[in-house]
Amino acid sequence: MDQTYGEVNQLGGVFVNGRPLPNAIRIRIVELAQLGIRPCDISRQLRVSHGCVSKILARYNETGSILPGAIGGSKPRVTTPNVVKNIRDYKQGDPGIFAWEIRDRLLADGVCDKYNVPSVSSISRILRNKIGNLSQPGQYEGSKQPPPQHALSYNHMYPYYPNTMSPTGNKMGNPAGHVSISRAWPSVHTVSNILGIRAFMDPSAIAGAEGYPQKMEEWANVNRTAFPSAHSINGIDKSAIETDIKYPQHSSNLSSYVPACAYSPSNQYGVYSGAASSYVSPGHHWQSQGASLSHPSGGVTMHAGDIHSAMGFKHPLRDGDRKPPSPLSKQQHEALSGAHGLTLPTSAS
DNA sequence: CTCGTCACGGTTGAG
DNA sequence: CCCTCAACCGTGACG
Repeated sequence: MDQTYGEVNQLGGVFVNGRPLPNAIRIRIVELAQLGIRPCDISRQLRVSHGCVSKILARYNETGSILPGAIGGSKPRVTTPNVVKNIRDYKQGDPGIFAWEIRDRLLADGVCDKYNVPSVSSISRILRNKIGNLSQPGQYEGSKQPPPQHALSYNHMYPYYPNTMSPTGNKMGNPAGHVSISRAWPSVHTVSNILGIRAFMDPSAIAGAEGYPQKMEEWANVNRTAFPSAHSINGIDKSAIETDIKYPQHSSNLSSYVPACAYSPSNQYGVYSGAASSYVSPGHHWQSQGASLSHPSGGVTMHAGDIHSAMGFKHPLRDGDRKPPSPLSKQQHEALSGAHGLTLPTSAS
């Protein structure tokens, strides 16, 4: 698993089958799209399949988030201990109650909402398996009961403003609770800035883009030591960094990708120069690789943690009656700090 | 040529 | 622990 190397797609871009693209690339896709660049051009520029560009943009338009959905795991359990407890109570209060009645009551009593109410069959199963013996008030009782997942994760949406051009035009649209979007996107006003290597490209981000961090421990350490604030933001913790840190590519893999990124001076998007060669700084720990990266914001280096604040919804969870926001929950946390740097493969024409 | 869609082979992680 | 399985992934091809 750790040894999974990236594959190269038809456009020469590197990807890892089954894994999301790095956030930096996702961000760039959205940025370019907002600048009016056509998806087909974005696809070529970033060497990402047009299907993927289409999908990411569609998702962004739909949800306001660039982040990938939650991969793996099971759906949030609807049969939380609290739900089970309530079902038991209903059953005790009325042994003849039907499962569908229980379901209705769960909704009516606000124990569940329409998104997490158990199905009738689930309730039946609960009645059968967990409440069959009412004399045992049990294992699901109380105190150690975790909070309902949805209450936490569903509301933890991290909107992302690709740049200061927020849809509302209010670039400081986030309340004080969110940490400085301005810090996350320092004076990005010009096209060249936007298209250029971004300020969020910190050394670890570079590693992410060009050779994904070799060891998640290292990545974790970097995050912990260098970006402690990341953890205070939105309660993100270690899990928040796993998505991208596991992106299994190695810096040793660099050379195979860098040439593809060889940047053409004539390219309109080529705003950073000579960076490619510095990526392959030999014998250096990946952390140091980005140090030599030059970018237009004049040495402003953003930390991976900063991307947290850069992630935000265009509209805070405007889902409303849209589908349950589940696809972006914990995964968002995970993805947030995975701001890989991005080497823009600008040799495309 | 562009772009939406989907089968495919893959990874992930809760249960 | 290991397994299962349903979620998601990006690619590549089709229309």
